[in-house]
Amino acid sequence: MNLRAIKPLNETRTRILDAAEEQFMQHGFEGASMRMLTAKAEVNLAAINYHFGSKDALIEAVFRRRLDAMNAERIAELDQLEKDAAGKALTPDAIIRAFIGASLRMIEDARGGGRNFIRLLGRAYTEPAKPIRQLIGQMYAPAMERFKAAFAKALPELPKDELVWRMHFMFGTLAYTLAATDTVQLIAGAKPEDRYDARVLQGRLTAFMSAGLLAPLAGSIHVKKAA
Amino acid sequence: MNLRAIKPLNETRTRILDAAEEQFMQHGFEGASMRMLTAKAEVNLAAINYHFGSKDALIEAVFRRRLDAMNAERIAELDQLEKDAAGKALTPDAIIRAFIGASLRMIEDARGGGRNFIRLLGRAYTEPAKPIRQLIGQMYAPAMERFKAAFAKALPELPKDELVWRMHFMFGTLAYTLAATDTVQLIAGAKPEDRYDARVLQGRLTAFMSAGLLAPLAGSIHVKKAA
DNA sequence: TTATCATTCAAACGTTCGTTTGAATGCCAC
DNA sequence: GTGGCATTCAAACGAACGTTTGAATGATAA
Repeated sequence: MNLRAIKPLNETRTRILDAAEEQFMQHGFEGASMRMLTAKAEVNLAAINYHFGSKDALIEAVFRRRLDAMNAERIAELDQLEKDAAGKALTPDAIIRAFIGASLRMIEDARGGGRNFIRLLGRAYTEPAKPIRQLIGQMYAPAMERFKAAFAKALPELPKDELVWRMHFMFGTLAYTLAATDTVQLIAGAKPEDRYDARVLQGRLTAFMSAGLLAPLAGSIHVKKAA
Repeated sequence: MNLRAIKPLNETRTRILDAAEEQFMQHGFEGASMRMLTAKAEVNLAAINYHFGSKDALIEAVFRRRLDAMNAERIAELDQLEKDAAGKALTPDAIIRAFIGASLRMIEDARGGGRNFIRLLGRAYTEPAKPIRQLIGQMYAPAMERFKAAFAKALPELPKDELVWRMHFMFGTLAYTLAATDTVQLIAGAKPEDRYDARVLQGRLTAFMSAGLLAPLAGSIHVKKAA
């Protein structure tokens, strides 16, 4: 019956994933123990190994649950933009918004745990463990290639290797901002209420990133024409 | 005698700190065990507790060895700039270069371990463990306040809270770039040989960050005048 | 009612963790 | 040479780790 299906099906799995998202974010992958995770999820200690096989597999499942969909969302948004543009070039601003939109939408989802995931993701970019890096790298790869092509088309005069660096910088800006929203507070003074307002954040991030992307080429590097 | 002083004085301490810098960077603070650290340093297992007291104290010592000096260097560089300017306003570019210079100089120090430290630092910004965050926060605080004042003076028309956000973004760009230089490779295509060339990196980072800092205010947020 | 099967549970597994201990070592002043 | 002292060493500590086990549980289908 589907009556049974709607309520407790996969309940334990979901509780574990939610707890893992939160605990991994708060304590790191090594710092959050199986006992902490299962206590938070209010399930038996053995449940993780039963449902996922191992702690590493759980980590992978935490990312798979959201990251693939998130990047597919990004690509779909970009596809839609290009369809609407009907062959005309997109503005860098629009491409940037298409990329960060998925992140910001998710960080507004405090109840569903999306916010936890976004912050966890920010941590994972600088994660030392190689399997995690590889996993994330391959989950991002299609979207990154797609956006690289879109930026290249929008900015034909920007050298390719320069574009790659600037995408790198943009991504760093986004990742750090999302990860650090309530961790390291190196610079005091931002209004706390703006912190999770995705609209405000979107405007600020887009302004900063697109200005950086369009920056004149540093003359001292190449003697080529400055844009 | 000073003959004795130059060679083995603090040798064990230094070997431990160097090994810790490298191992913490590669495996994280929890992932690098005392046995790994002491094996890498080729010292006895008990040496860490003897010389530093505990693993946590070692972590703190790793940061203290370089971070305070690094931020002092930043402030000194800014002081010098302002002295040379003799009351005239500094350009945002110059302030940015003063900030990132210390990082880039250190990342060129591959032999001395400075590069390891810089990457470790990039990781630490998103570190979940609270004591580490607090430690880093308080070590950065004076430099951050100093640079905030310098930027505010150079950009009097930029609202203060906007400046704080943009400093946040700039710092994220720098931190992520330094931390991720050989970890997550989300965007393929950058020339590997540029990766550790501080001059090239300085030009690229400064161009990106200063353009972002000077970006026009996002019109949708405030109805104030755009710069 | 009974057999089946996925799931949950308490308990224990062996391993590794950070830390402590007390003896051994080697250098220096006397 | 001898005593003092900082340092190094091998060994062990209890605690916590991820994982495994085999029995208990409870719903489903015959």
